[in-house]
Amino acid sequence: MAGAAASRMPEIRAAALELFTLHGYEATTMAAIGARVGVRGPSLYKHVASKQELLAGIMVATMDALLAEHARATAGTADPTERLRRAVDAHVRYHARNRLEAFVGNREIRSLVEPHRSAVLSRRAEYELRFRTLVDDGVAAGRFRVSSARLASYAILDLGMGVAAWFRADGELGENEVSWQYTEFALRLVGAD
Amino acid sequence: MAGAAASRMPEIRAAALELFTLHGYEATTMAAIGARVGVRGPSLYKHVASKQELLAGIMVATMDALLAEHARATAGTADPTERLRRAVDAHVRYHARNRLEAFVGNREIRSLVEPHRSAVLSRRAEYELRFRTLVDDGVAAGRFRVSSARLASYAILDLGMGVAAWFRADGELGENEVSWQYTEFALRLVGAD
DNA sequence: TCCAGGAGCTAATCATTGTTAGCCGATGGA
DNA sequence: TCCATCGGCTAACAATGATTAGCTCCTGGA
Repeated sequence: MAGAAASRMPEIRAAALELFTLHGYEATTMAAIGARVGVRGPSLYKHVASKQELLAGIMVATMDALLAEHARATAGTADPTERLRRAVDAHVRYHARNRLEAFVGNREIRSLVEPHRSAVLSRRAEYELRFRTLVDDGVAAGRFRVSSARLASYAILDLGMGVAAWFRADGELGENEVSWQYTEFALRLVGAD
Repeated sequence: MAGAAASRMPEIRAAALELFTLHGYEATTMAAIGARVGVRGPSLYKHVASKQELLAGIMVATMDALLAEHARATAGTADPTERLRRAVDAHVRYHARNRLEAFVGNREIRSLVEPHRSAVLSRRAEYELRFRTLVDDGVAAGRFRVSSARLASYAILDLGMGVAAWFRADGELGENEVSWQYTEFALRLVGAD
C-alpha cells in the first residue's frame, strides 16, 4: 500500500505544522502530533524518521516554495517598480496563504540542527538578497530613493513575516486587500515614483 | 545580606534573557542559566521562584518599558506627523537598544502561562492601539493617506520587531542610522506630507 | 565569641518524552 | 488460500530537566 502510506504523510505534516505554530517545536510532543491524526506517538515512526526530520522537511520545503514564487513573480517584466510590486505581492500572498509554514519557518530556525539549519539559512539569505537586488536595481535606474537598500529589503521582508503572524483567512481583511495595501506600503517605503 | 541578594537578580535575569533569546524558553535549562552566573541550577531557586517567573518578569517589564517610552516620546507635541515620527523613533530605538528583551517579548508569548500571558497580551494590544490612534489622528487631520490604519500600525510595529531580530550594536549600521531610516520608512508608509 | 540567615551544593524526586523493541491484525497480490 | 508487508499498539529505555530536601559554610550583627 504505497499509496495509502503516501497519503498519511501530508496529514502528519499538517498536524505537526499546526502544533509547531501553536506551541513551538520544543513544546510539541510526538504523542500530540499523533493524536491529531488519530494515532499513538510511536506509530508516527512508521512514516517519519524523527521529529527533527519533520521540522526540517517543513522548513526547507517552505523556503523552496518561497523562492519559486519569487522567481515566478518576477519573471515577466524588467521594469524595476513592476518587478518589486510583483515580488512583494507574491511575498505577502505567500505569507497570507501559508501562514503556518511561514511562521514556523521564521521562528524555529534555532530548533533546527545541522545540516538543516544551514540549508534553511542559506535559502533565507538568498531570498533576502533577491529583494535587495530589486531595490538596488530600482535605485540604479533612478526609480527608487532609499539610503540603504539593505534596510529597505529587511523592512519589506519583515512586513511579510508580520502578515504571517496576524493574518487570518476569515478575518475582516482578505488576502487581496492585504496584498494591495502592503504592496503599496513597500513601494512607498522605497520611494518609488 | 539583602544587598548582595538583590545584586544577583539582574545578573540572573540577564543570563536567562540571553539564553532565552538564543535557544528559546523551552530549550533553556535552569542549569544553563546557573552556569552563566557561576552557580548550579538548583541554587537559582534561592533567588527566583521558578523558570516561568523569570520569563514573566522579563516580558512584563519589557512591555511596561515600551509603553513608558512611547508615552514619553509622544508627550511633547500635538502635530500628527511629529508625534508619529517620535513614536517610531522611540519604537525603533527601544528595539535596537533592548533587542534581547524585545525579541523574547515577541516570540515567547506562547511559553507564558496565565495570568502572565494575558498581562503581556493586553499591554501589547494597548501599544498597538496607540499607534493605530496616531495614524487615525493623522488621517483625520488630512496629514496621512492610508486605506487601513490598522494595517499601517501593524506594519510599523512589525518593522520594530524586525530591528530586534537583526540589529547588532557593533554592526555596520548604528542606532541613529537605523532609527532615521525606519522613521522615514514609517512616514512614507502612511503617506505623510 | 556566637548564632541566625543567606546562598551554595549534592542527591533525590517526579514527570515528561523521543525513540526502539517486539507483537498483532488486516489486506491484497500470487 | 496463504503469506509478506504495512501500519498500529503497548511496554520499555534512556535522557532530560524542573523542582525539592537537606546539608554546609560563611558572614555580619549583637
